[in-house]
Amino acid sequence: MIFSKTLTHWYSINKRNLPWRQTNNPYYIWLSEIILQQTQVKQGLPYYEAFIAKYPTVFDLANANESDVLKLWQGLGYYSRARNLHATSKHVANELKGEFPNNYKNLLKLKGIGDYTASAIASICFNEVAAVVDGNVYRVLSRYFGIDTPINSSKGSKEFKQLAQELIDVNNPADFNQAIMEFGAIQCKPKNPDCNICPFQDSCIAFNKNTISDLPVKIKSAKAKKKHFNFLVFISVDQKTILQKRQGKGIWQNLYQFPLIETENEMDVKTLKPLISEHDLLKDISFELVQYNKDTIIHKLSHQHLYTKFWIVNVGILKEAGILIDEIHDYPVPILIGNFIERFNF
DNA sequence: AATTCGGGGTA
DNA sequence: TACCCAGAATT
Repeated sequence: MIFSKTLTHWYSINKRNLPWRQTNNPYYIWLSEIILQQTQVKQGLPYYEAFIAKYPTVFDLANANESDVLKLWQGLGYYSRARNLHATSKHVANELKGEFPNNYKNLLKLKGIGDYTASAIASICFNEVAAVVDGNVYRVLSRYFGIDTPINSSKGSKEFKQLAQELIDVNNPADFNQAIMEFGAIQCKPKNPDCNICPFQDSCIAFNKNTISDLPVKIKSAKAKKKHFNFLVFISVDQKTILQKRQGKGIWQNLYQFPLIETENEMDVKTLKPLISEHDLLKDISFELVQYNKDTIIHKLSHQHLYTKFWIVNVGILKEAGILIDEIHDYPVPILIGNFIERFNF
């Protein structure tokens, strides 16, 4: 097929020199693919370097504590990736003798590995003819073939997967997969793609119908909900504070935070003080309450906008054990908390 | 089939 | 602002 020939030729000339392209060791490829889910290369690169430096083998990762893995993941987001990464490393190390599955079907059974990642590892490490479909592939194929099926519909995901599987170079699935993603990432970009120097100009339907900016089609997601977060930053006379591990479902699972008071509306000292006076951590003791950030911090996530205030709570002795402020940097925290800790500098 | 998982970058 | 990113898991 001419498409794959043109594409892999473009790739041979234009590909970036990335560290995970120097190996086909499944551990490193797996690590890179998990890190790069919904994450741009530029953002994921330093995390990849940090992980292979600290955990050179799957056994090193399996022997780590989950909190240490989350700490290294801190700031990258989508923390279920880190939890699943750790769980899968234990499974591979302990049940599979350190050997990753060598095919799409069995890779797909591992936690945190879906259709895309199973295809990526199977093709790159084991030359299996399994086409990847990521955001880049949706964009390239929807434009080249002029397909307006919404990419985030079940019909769309099946349609594009089938198309990619028909196009893949059966003699070099690894390079084809990486080529189409690289092409989408650095040339067939979302905005202002480099159509003027594109080797597909003559045959690209969207270019010739002038519909590049309309493709791919995506169903819009719901708007983010507003939440009001009030973090209580305890400071005791013996230089302790309180961090709590987030349990259950929802964002930041298993990361740490200052005790959180979520409220319906924005709070000030007058409204918050009586409210928290009944809190388990403050009942029957005297405390001083000071608002740290004058302006509300608006932390924007995909589905939530967190209107956040940090409240300094000065007390004598904590009602529970707490942690030494000196050791606060050991705990994995959401970047919202991490930024506060840096700026506040205790 | 929809929603929920982060955080950083771009125009 | 709105949209995007080498998506997966849950509801």
